[in-house]
Amino acid sequence: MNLRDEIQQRRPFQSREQEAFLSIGRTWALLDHALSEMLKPHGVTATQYNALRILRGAKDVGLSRSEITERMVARVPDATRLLDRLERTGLIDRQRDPADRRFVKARITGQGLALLDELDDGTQTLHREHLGCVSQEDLDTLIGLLARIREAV
Amino acid sequence: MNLRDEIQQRRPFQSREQEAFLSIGRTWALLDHALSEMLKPHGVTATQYNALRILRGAKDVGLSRSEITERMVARVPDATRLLDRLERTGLIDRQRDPADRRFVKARITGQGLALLDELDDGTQTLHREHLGCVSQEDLDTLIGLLARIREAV
DNA sequence: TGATTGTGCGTGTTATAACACGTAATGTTC
DNA sequence: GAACATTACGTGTTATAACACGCACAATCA
Repeated sequence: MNLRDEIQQRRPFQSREQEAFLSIGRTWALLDHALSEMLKPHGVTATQYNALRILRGAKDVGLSRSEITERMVARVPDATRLLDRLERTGLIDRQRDPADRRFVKARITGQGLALLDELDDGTQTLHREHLGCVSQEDLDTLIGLLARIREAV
Repeated sequence: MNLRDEIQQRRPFQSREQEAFLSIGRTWALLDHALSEMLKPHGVTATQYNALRILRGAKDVGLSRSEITERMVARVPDATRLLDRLERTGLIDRQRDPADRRFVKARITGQGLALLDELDDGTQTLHREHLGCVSQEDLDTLIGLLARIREAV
């Protein structure tokens, strides 16, 4: 089933570029939705999950608000309140950096780490479910092509 | 620059599947943001633009709310109010289907068509800017791989 | 050291997303 | 043909996204 049939569009795409553009969007919408559904019973959104994983990578050192936003998959213009929510649910804690009081360092809590551990299986299963049909070589090809697109700008 | 460096993650990805998953998300975030920025001066969002293009494809016949949602790139749980906004700005009009009064047929207006005409150049330029670095063969490969992923579920 | 610029974060506000529920029209079954 | 189910849309509400603005702290320079 190609994308044209899938979205029931009568006229063919204007170009392969356009078809690729929409293909990426539609594919991500599917994957993102599947991830959100998997996370929902655990009470976190895909954005929150992304931030938590970033903070797990930073260990005890913690990261500032701006460092986190730079590493997020999608642009987050309101990271302050995203971190507010994570702090309110006890998954992270925050503390002014004594060395430079402009920064607020966020660190993942034990509870946050426990949640991520609990979710790691589900995530891996999700990745396999959706991407398992693509060989490792093809995955490399896909990853490479997408990287080239991101560089293009 | 690979994705690992880009999001400054210390530890390598757990799997190629994970890297591909995140690559798709990050690439779409970039493309979607570029599209939104292009559209902003014209007063429409990417979602609204998507709906307008679907309605242009349907010509004078029009489409019902549910038919539109089925064809959207991303899932839209609140199409009623999306169409409200398009109607309020005069880009579409709506009318109860006399044959089956449960349906409300939306049709693109002359003003809506004019806006799309105005935007077609910008869209094409955008596609070329971001995807022009990829050969037609590679675009086919990319399109095919993404289609396989969408079928997988 | 006082003024100026830059950096990082928080807040106020509006618009949209997401979900649950309600209502109207049509189909179906006995 | 009356009750029930189904389909399609609308509405109420909460949460989040997006943007603009402002404040606190730090660095720089006169």
